[in-house]
Amino acid sequence: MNLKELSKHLGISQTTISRALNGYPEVSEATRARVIAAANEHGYSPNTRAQGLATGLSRCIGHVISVGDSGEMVNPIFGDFMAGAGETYAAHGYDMMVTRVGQRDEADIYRRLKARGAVDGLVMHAPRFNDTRLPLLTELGLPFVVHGRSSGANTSYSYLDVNNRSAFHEVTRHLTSLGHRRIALINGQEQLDFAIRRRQGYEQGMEEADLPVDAALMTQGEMTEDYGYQNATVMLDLPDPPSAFLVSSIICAAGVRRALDDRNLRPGEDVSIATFDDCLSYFRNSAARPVFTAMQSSVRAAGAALAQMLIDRINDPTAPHTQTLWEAEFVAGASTGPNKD
Amino acid sequence: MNLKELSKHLGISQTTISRALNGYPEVSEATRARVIAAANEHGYSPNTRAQGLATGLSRCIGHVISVGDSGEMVNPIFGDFMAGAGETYAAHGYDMMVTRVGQRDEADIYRRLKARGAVDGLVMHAPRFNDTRLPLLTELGLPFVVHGRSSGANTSYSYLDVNNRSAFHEVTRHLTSLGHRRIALINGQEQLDFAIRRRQGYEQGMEEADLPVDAALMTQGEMTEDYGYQNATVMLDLPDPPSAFLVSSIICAAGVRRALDDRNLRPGEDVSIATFDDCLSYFRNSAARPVFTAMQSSVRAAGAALAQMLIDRINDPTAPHTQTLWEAEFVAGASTGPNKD
DNA sequence: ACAGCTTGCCAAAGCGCTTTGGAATAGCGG
DNA sequence: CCGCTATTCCAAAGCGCTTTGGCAAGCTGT
Repeated sequence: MNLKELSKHLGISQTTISRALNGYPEVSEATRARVIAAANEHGYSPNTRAQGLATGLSRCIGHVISVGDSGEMVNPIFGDFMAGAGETYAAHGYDMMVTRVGQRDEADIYRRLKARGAVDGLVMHAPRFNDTRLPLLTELGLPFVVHGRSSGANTSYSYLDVNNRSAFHEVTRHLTSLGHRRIALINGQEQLDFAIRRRQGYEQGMEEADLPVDAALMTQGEMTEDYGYQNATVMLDLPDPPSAFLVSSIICAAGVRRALDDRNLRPGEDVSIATFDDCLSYFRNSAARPVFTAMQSSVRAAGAALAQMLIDRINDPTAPHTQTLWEAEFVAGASTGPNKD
Repeated sequence: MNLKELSKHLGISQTTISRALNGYPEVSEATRARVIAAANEHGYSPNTRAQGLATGLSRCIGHVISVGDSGEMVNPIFGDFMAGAGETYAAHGYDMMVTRVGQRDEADIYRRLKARGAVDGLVMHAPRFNDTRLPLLTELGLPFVVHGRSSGANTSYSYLDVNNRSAFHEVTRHLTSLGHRRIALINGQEQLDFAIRRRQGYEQGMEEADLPVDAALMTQGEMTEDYGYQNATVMLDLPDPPSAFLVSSIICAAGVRRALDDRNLRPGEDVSIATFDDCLSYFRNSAARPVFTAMQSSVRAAGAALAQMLIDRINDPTAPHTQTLWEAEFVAGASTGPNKD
């Protein structure tokens, strides 16, 4: 059933039907009701492509996920983010398109997305240090928002980020105040901006406690469970092992925990673990006494908020950029305790 | 830059440009080369919507994710599936659309997706017992493939599934052969078809070993880490606790493991854990000696294969349905051992 | 040299919608 | 009862592409 057929069926012009359905005022309420009823009855929904062609809009938001050494799409964080964003899109009648791309073809994909008119705007994920996508997207003139920030970028853009530096500063302080002196940092890939900031917060906290930053106690990598396990294992076998771990993701932290278990070390008693917690649906850390001491910030909420930011931007592309910084919340859990050395 | 402009610029008709770009034979190779060069130079890509309108195709695949009590999109399995599917789509020039929907509005969303012509086909996730979406999609005439199966459905459809029943049968046999008699089943939601089949496999294995099926040792629910932890905790506190756990997801299994740790029970020695393993990128279980004894099957590979099945179906909707059943592979890990009772 | 092909190109129609610019009807005061 | 403004509707153009049907050269074989 298309517009022409519906028009013939009702004996009303296509124009009027279109207007009735799109809420224009120049159609009587009686006619509008009749049109809507008929549309429902016949299951008529305007053809997306025709509508898009006529309006010049796609009503679709793009998410470009770079894979390669980092497999962002397979990161559980992505699912929670999309769940949040999807909710907002659905509420505003937007579709959500996900594109997978190798890092080499990134620029090409963005250009084509624009040239093809496939999306009205997009969300940029996992910004890197001095990310080249920022000037590219600005040049393309496609509305976009960034989940995170990119240090070194000199263009202005809209973003929502967690204050990673202050979060890691705060949690490092928590550990030093418990008497820990050897604190390991199990970080995300430091080509990614958030990981750089987290490291800075950690280093700041160590410095403030007059503690040295030991390269042997710092790693960066993709935040899988096994990555946490492997690195914690190596560090625990050092002649001078850490008494506390600061971890960038709860999934990693599970791996660190496993490394402790292997050695019969009890988290929070023998060795402490603190982590960043994105409040992943499948890894809740919110019991009366949370398993992990953590800095929490919901990535799902971030998804919802960023989607809204983007829609606002699409509706008014000339509005000043929005820059939002969320503070992560400290949550005391069972995985940290005083240093016993 | 659109077709008309490019045509004017080159002094060649729109027809010829379109044909040159789409690989039609009735254009000389010299002209084709000239057109392609100009298209690249000016960053011309045909407008998706116009192309779609003209061809009647969207070159887009839909994934409808039902949320509600079960939050499938936030399930890390989803990310791995999409990564696999996305690879195939990209290779064939398809876009990937993800739609989030509450279970109540499901039928409506599918109908609208069809009516709007938004997608050329779709992947159905998480089929339930006697799933009503099956007759709906068949009636709509939208090409689709199913990740899993739906018992009780009497229409024919294309699917790819893991043989969940045989997998759980086999792993149950493994546990009984190790002398376990009290084996707990930490299952997924049994409204979902795969969970039903897994239970059947488990029950079959128990029966074959002349072991009773104890309702107190069976749970179903969304397979979060905490769900595994909570239920294992309860069961371990029973007067007659299980000596082995059979778990439906490696994330759950991590929770079960945590419950053991809490009680200073060593997995594989004091209590055994076996699990289904979807080979999630962020939860590798593939060391020289895997952490968990498991039935493995890559959900990412399933995504890639299903995407291909769907594209084949779109290209020839009248072809007979494809029904593929993968056998999960048994992997001996460190988490199972003889019953010591 | 000419009919009969093939080759290489093009003009125009059409995909299903929105929107512009009118036109017809109704309502109103004078 | 007439002219004027609202109200309600419509025909047709246009969005950017693909595709149909056809035309003009350039070959071939006789």
